[in-house]
This record gives sequence, structure tokens and C-alpha cells, in this order.
Amino acid sequence: MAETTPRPAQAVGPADEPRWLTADEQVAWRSYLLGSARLAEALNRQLEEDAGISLSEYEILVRLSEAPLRTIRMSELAASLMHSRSRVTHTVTRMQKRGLVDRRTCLDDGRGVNCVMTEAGWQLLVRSAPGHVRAVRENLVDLLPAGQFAALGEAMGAVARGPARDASDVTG
Amino acid sequence: MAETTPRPAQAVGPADEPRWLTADEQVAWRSYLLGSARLAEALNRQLEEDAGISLSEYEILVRLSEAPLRTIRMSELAASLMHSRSRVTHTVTRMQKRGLVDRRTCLDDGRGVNCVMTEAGWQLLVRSAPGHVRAVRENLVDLLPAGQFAALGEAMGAVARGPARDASDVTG
DNA sequence: AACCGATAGTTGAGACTTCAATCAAGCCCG
DNA sequence: CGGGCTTGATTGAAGTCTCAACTATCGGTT
Repeated sequence: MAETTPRPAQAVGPADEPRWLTADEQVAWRSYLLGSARLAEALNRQLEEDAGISLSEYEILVRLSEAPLRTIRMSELAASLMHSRSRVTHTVTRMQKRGLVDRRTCLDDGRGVNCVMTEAGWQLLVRSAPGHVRAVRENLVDLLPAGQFAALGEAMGAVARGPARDASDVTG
Repeated sequence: MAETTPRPAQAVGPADEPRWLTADEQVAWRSYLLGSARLAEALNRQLEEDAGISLSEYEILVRLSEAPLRTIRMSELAASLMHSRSRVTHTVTRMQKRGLVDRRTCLDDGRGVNCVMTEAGWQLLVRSAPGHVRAVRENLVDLLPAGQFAALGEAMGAVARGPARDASDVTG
């Protein structure tokens, strides 16, 4: 077992010795990498085949469907999805060409742009939601006992919040 | 709360009524989506800045570093990463241009191609591993109590294995 | 030996994302 | 009012991934 160890540099200066992952942590981490890859793949494939949209486009439709007037500003859309502004711009442009969303100028802020879901977008969401939910169940929720799924949600919530940024961080 | 519900079609035919996610499941699922997006983003950024490679390239280097003769066949590489063959072909081509890996024809199978890590690839892995591990800790492992991280690993292992495919599945 | 379906890998086009540069509008301060 | 900084959004180029089509080899069959 010693020879093929993944740790490139076993002996490092004691001062800044990196804290390698333990064997158990390695296993968990690789499971995460494989599981998340597999899950993303499955969900994207299902949506693409059944509705002709990607998971990010679906997520945009969901956010819009929940918003008052089915309208959200571009930057809020980006923030709520943890996507870059540029990414949302491109994605919304493509969706707009397909008639799923529209752009409106933002009245109270000349810089802002509102993204509005069209009726066609709504219809597409209605049609694709059941299949998507089924895929989420088959590939995630129903694979785990309820408690374990809830725990996973908790954990990933902490990950989404990210490392606590205290004042000593060099943020600027 | 009723009006902005994300469920497009509340009333569906009772026969094939979709099993929507419960409110709790919704929260957990969205935490997953946000957390995984944030984590992938953080790890990719760190590797790109500090080592000039992406997470998938890093993973390829790790797999190679663990293999006998630091050599793996393309298709095994693809399988072990849950990536498509095509994706691995493209990625390896780029890495080869940068001198991180090399291709060798496979002696025992004329169709096969072996991917070999070069010394430069090994050196790059050695240099970048500490920073990457630190990022994994900061953005995932150290955010969770040890037991919770282990549980997450368990859960994602089940996800990686995927839905049990019994004989009644139409797989062919 | 010639065939045929399955497997390994590549290729190129199109779709998607990232990054840096740009533009426009808001905000603050003297 | 008139800078100058910050924020919101877009653009285009470069990089990456997916998908379908293609080539080549292997294995089993006759």
C-alpha cells in the first residue's frame, strides 16, 4: 500500500506541513466527486432529452416561476444561483432567442435589467417539472433514507455558506 | 405562501401524479445545488490560479500518480472519473500539449491507448497538491464536524453507485 | 479466412462557461 | 455641478464539454 500512495511529497518541512486528508476523508471526498459528477450528468441528460433545456436553464425557470410577476433582475438571478453575471447574461440570451424569457428595462434603476418568464417558458416548466422531479428522486432522494438525505442537505448548506470570513481575512 | 409555490401544476390526474418534493426535501435539494456549485467554483479557481490547471486535469494527474508505471488506459481513466471518453480525449490532448502527460500505444490491445504521466506532470502535481488539499479542507472538510463529513461521503457513495438496476429496467 | 457486432479512441461542430474589457448608470463628496 | 468610484450588465475571445459521426481493432461465428 505504501508505494502507490497519492501523496506526492511525504516528507515536507515541518513548519508548513500540509494537513493531508486521512484515508477515510479521501474515500469520502472521492465519493463526493463521483456522486456529484454522476448526479449532474443524469439530471442534465434527462432534462435535455425530455425538455431540450439544461439544468441551469431549468433552475432559472424555477426561480422566475416563484418570483412576483415572474420577474427577477439579472444580478439577483446570478446571486441566487451562484453563477457569474456573465454566465447568466449568456444563458438568458439563449433562452430569450427560444422565447422562454424576455428582458425588460428596470424602472427604478437604469442600470438594471429585469428578466421575465414568458408564457411559453411557464408552459415548458410545467411540462418538464414532473420528469425532472422524478429524476431527482431516482438519482438522489430515493437512494437515501430520509434522515440521511436531510443530513446531506444540512451539510451542503454549510458548504454553500462557505468558510466563515472573519475580520482577519484579506478580503479587499 | 400559496401563490408563489414552485409547483406548476398542483392538480394532475391521480393516475400518474408526480411525487413532488416535500418542503424539507426542497430545502435540502437547493442546499445541495448551491453548495456543490460553490465548492466546484472554489476548487477550480484555486487550482487555476495556483497551478494553471482545472479540477478535472488535477484528478487525472492524481489517478495517474497512483497507477503502476503512472500509466492508465484512456477508457479506464474515463470510467474512474465518470467522464465521457470524448471528454478525456480532449482533456488529455490539451495536457499532452503542455507536456504533463504522454500517449503510448497499448501493446496488448491495438485499439487501446495508454496515458502516461510525465516527470513534468508529476512535478506539477507535487507542487499543487498542498494548496488543493488546503482548499478542500477550507471549503468542505473543515466546515463540517468529522461525523457529518463521513456521513456525506456515505450518502454520495450511494449516489455514485446510482439507482439499483434490476432486470425489469429497459437498459438495452 | 471473411464477416459482423461490439469496443477503444478520435474528430469536429456546436453549445456552454470563463475571463477580461467595455459601457452605462448610480452614488458620494467637495 | 463635476469628478471619480462602484455597481449592473453586456460583449467577444478563448477554453471546455457534449454529441454524433467516424476509424480501427478485437472477438466470436461460420
